[in-house]
Amino acid sequence: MAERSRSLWLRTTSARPDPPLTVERITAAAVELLDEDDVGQLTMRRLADRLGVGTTTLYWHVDTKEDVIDLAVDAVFAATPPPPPGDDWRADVTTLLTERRAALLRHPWSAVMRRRPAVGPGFLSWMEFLQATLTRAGFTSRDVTAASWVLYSHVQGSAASQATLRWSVAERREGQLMLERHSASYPTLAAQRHLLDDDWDTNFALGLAYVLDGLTARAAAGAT
Amino acid sequence: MAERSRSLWLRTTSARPDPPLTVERITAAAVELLDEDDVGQLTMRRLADRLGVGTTTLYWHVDTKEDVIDLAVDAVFAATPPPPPGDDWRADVTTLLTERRAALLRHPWSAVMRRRPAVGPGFLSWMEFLQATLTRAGFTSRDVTAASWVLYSHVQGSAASQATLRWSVAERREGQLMLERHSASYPTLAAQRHLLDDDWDTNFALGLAYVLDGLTARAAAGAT
DNA sequence: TCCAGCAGTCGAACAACGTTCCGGTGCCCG
DNA sequence: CGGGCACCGGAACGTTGTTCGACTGCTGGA
Repeated sequence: MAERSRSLWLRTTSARPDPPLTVERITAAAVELLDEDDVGQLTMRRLADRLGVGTTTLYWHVDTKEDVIDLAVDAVFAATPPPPPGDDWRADVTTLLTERRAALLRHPWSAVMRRRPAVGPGFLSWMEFLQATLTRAGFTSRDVTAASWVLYSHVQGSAASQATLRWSVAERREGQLMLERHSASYPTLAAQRHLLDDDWDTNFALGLAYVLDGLTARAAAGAT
Repeated sequence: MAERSRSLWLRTTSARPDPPLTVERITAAAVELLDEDDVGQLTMRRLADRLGVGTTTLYWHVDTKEDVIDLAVDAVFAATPPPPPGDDWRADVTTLLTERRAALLRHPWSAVMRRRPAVGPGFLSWMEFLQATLTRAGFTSRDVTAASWVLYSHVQGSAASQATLRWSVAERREGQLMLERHSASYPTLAAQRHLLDDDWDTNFALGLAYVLDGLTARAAAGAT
């Protein structure tokens, strides 16, 4: 439709007016749409409109809406490719996790949408780099697996908690009030008054430090 | 309707035939229904049918379907109340996390449904016990917060990964084949061949050990 | 004794969603 | 030139969450 307004000679240069609809374009549009309203108001119709395409056309390239979500989630993984490995495994893991966290905070929905395995190429290459780094550092196979999962849960969970708790300031304030009203039941939580509104950057850094410290200590003490 | 078939005298004994519909009964039925098919085929109509009630009656007790999910998720928290504190903080934390994990594996959907803050009384009392234990152990307020979040992410994430990867054996086998076919791109993952089908019990125990070890070491080395 | 009012219930309906059916294009290759 | 194929899309179906307004039976005050 925007195409039709361009002058004819300009149009004749390429037989296809637009690049044909591909899975990549669908994925990109889905990410765009999910970024706009975090509520997850992703709709097949809205997605098609955004692409200037009929709704049912999507189903030629994609089997189901779940596929679109899986693609979008994996695209966020792929958006931050693993950095080149250095000589310090601890630094490598830290930057890998930090960049992953930044990507998750840029696309908060991808931290929450986790109902499916989501073992796409993006996730796999990310995991590959993580496990390769740990393996190169000399850890046992058992330690590598366990450590990679706890590290994965840490980034993912941290970003998810931060994202869900950030939503709706009104609800958060209400929750804080409710917490202080029931301070008899939750003395510790009410005392430190930082459960709902917290410094997530240092929370993340400290948690990461615990895991890495414990991992090295346990590996030094003797393998499993 | 089943009520109408009972003989009249039996009916007259109590004015109210059934205990009236309460939020508690709705919550219990929702948990039941979610336990049956993990897909999350929870429907307001199905829920009402299960309770022998018209569909729209639910909306007198509950504002929206999200409320029902929040209630169900929090009910799983409340189902495993915090054990009485002992003298070993490490053992306390371990049993708290282990029982939480068992509950999550009993109700796999509650590990996956995490789109909302879910700061209900069940979650709060669980968190309260965790942070109280860590505080009693002498950790800094900063360490308590960071540690409780990383521990929370660990249980939650471990159970979620285990649950999502357990679904659909066919898909998992396909994934394993795909992994080995692309072994050039993911040498480490393909080599240890345990990414998709793993021993989650020891993964969980090891990860927990890393965190607790690192936490104690860092606290001993001097507060933040 | 009556009757207003309220807690609780529900049938019918609405809008939106994911998805399928089937009919269309236009291009390529024989 | 003409059949087939990759690709597109309008219309429709069944299901979902939710709302509207009407109905019931109880309770308490006049």
